[in-house]
Amino acid sequence: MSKATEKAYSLIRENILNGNYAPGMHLKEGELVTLCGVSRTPVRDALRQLAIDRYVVTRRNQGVFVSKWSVDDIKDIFELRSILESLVAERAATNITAQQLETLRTIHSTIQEMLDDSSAPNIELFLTENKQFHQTLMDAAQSRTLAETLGQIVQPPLIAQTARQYTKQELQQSNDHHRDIVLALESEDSAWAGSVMKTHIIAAQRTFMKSYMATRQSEAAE
Amino acid sequence: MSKATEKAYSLIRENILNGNYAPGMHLKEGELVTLCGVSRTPVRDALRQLAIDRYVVTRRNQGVFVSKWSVDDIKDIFELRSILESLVAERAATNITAQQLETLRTIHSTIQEMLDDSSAPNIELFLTENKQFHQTLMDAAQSRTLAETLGQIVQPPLIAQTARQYTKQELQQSNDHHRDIVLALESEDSAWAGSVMKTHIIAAQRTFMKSYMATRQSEAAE
DNA sequence: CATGTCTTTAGTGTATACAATATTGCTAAA
DNA sequence: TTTAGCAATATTGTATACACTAAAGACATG
Repeated sequence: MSKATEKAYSLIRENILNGNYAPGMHLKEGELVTLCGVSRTPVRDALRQLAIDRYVVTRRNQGVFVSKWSVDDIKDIFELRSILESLVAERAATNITAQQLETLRTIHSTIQEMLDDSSAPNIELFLTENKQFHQTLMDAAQSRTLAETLGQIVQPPLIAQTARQYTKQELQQSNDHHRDIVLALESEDSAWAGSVMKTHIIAAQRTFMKSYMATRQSEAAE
Repeated sequence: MSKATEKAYSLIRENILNGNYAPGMHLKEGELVTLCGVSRTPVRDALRQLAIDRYVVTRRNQGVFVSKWSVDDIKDIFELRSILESLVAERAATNITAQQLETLRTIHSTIQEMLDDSSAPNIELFLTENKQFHQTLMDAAQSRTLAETLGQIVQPPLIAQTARQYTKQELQQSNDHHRDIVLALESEDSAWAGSVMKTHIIAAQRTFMKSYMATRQSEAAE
């Protein structure tokens, strides 16, 4: 993406993520132009990219609208994610390098120290390191198709805006899974790695659903 | 997509599929404008869409290039496809309607009659009906995410430009799998349906690879 | 002759004017 | 009062001119 397009993309994305642009809302190109300070062309390019990344949907001659996600959609996404991330773990088990394994161990330690040290967990640190953990596995899996496919499933707003309500216990559970995954990879045991990863994603789903339903509940009560 | 964009999209896509635009080739917007008879804006929109559908890749400030596919890429695609299409079949087994089942039976019969009647099989008919078969299963599976994900994996040029070299025997084998899938769905047996589908896709992969490697061989010899 | 820099130029990135289309609100008739 | 049709307006779709970037070639210098 070029400069102006990138600027528009991140600004619009930001507004969707922080709830400023609610699901279903009609995003008009003219307004986005004044918001972003660029012309319609890069705004339109940005909207196309946001459509690819599932932040918005496009309707011909009507413009773009912020995506809505049903509970069924979310279940589907997590089901697919569990399958594909397991596949990633399985492939990583046979391909991973010593250096990549070391990276994973470091990430695990970093998160663990954060959990041990502070009473109030550092969620931002967790999100960054967690992302890096899964990215390293993706690299080890050596599949462009798998990477692109997973990228389009995981990226959407759903995941990004969440996880900020994790309890310390849930973060600890997540990091325990990471440790198990490292053990499985060290043993070059595909089945083990895949299985742990499946558990990992299903646990993430339960945590997500809990806070997500609570959020929807409180929104409905307003 | 709007009219002009659609026109540009299909024209460019056509040229990629029939080999007129070779893998790696630089597609210049100016040339495409004269080819399609529309302005740069819809041409650019079409190129974005072609990038989404994996026909081309975009490099910043350099333009778009026709996608290249390595043998490893193709293997990955088929592996993912086998997993996802199996999932589709499993879900269809629990959700499919009587009407959708009837549609599948009709498609199977149509292909079977074609195979029995003619000595030279009608590949175009097969492609159309086969696509409809998988689409009906997708509908029955009732998962938007799964549909979109599979759509982006299956659609690319690879599949489209192939299958035209299938032997009659291979077409018969494919249709036999369709019959088995219908039986599994009638029994509402998810595991069976998923398993047959996996077999079906793996068989398709072997057929594809055979003709694909032969094509590459003859190209290299030129 | 090789190499590094400058100039040229082809091509993408951006802005904006114009055209087509869809929505909205008003008016008139049943 | 309701509804059908029409007009006005807002918004997206398309074309094109201009700006910026990067690749290609000429030239000078080592």
